Amino acid sequence: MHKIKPAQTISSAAIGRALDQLRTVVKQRGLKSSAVRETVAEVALRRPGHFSVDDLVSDLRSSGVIDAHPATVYRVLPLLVEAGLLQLTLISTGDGARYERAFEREHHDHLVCTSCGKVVEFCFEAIELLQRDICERFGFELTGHIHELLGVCKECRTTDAVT
Amino acid sequence: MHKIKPAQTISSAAIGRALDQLRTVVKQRGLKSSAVRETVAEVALRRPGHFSVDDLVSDLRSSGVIDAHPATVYRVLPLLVEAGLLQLTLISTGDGARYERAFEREHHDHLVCTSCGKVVEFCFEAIELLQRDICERFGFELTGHIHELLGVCKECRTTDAVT
DNA sequence: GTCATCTTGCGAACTGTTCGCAATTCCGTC
DNA sequence: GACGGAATTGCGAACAGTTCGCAAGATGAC
Ligand SMILES: [Mn+2]
Ligand SMILES: [Mn+2]
Ligand SMILES: [Zn+2]
Ligand SMILES: [Zn+2]
Repeated sequence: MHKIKPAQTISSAAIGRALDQLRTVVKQRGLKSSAVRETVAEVALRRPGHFSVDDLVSDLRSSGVIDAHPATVYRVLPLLVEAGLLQLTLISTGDGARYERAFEREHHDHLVCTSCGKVVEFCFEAIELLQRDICERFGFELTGHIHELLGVCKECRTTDAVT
Repeated sequence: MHKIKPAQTISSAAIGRALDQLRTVVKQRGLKSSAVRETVAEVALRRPGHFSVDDLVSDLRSSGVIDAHPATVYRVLPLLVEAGLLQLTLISTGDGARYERAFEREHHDHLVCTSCGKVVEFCFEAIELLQRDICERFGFELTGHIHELLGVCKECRTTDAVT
C-alpha cells in the first residue's frame, strides 16, 4: 500500500503526448479535430487535483484563450476520459461529477473525511488483485471500479471531541 | 469471499423489530411518531432488491395504504438509513439514489455489468480488513465505504461477440 | 382540550446535465 | 483557394432528481 504523491504540474512535452493520444481517438472515431476540444484538454490536464465541470469552465474563461460553453465542455469530457487523459472520480460530494488527470499518473483510490472533506489518495495493489479475483469468480471481465473509503480524519476527531 | 444470498422477504416479526429500532431513533431525536413514516418503513423493508425513490413511491401508492408525496419519502429515507433499516447504495446508474434493506441482512458490495445492468452481491472479508488497515495507516476512523466493481458479464461478452 | 411542535402535501425552486437547432468550423476534393 | 458535406459549437430550453417554503394536519405533554 502506498500514498500517492500529489499530482504535479504536467510538462509541456506530456501535454503534447496527451494531445496525440486524443487525436488518435478522434481519428478512430471518425471525428474532426478542433481547437476548442484541444484547449479544453490542455487546460484540464494542467489543472491540479480534483475538479468539477464548473471549475474547468471557469478556468477556461479566465485563461482568456477560449470561452467555452458548459454544454461544450460536457460534450468534450467523455472523449477526454475515453482517450485516457482524464478520469471520472466520484468523491461522493453529492454535487456533480469530479474529474482529475489520469494521463501519466498512477491509478489510485480515495479516502475521504466526511467531516472536513480532506481527500487522501492511495493505491493498494493487494486490493486491486482481489478485485480481479472476485470478478473472475463471477465470470465478469473487470473494466473499472469505484472504491472510496469514508471516514473521519485525526484532526476532525480531536476538534469534534473539544466541541 | 462469498456470494450473498438474495434478499428474501422479511418476516413480520423482523418488521416489528425494525419499527422498534426506528422508534428508538425517533425518540432519541426528539421527533414524534407518525403513521406515514412507519408505513414508508414497512413498505421499503418488504421490497426486495435495490430500489429507487420513485419505485418506493409507486409501491406506496399501489399498496393502497397511503399515497405519500415524493417530498415526504425523501424526508423519511435518511431517517430510515440512520435507524439502520435501509442502506444507500450507489449502483452507478447515473440516475438517482438506490436503496436496499440493511436491517438483518449481511453487509455486501456490488459487481455490476455495465452492459446489461446485472448486479451481483458479494462480501469479501479480506478486503474489508484491508480497508480498515488503510484508514488506520492514514489516521482516519473508517465509517463506511463505497465499493463497486464494474465489468461485463459472461452472457454479455458472448452476445456482444456475435453482434 | 389546549398548545406548541412535528409532520405532511403541494408546488415552486434548484442544480447538474442533456438536447435541439442554427451558425460555424473543419477538411477532403475539385 | 473555393466548394460542400459532416462534425463542432454556442445558446437557451428542457430534463430529472432532489430540496425548500409554507400552510394545513397530526401528535403528545400538560
Ligand atoms: Mn485522485
Ligand atoms: Mn445490494
Ligand atoms: Zn477531516
Ligand atoms: Zn451483462
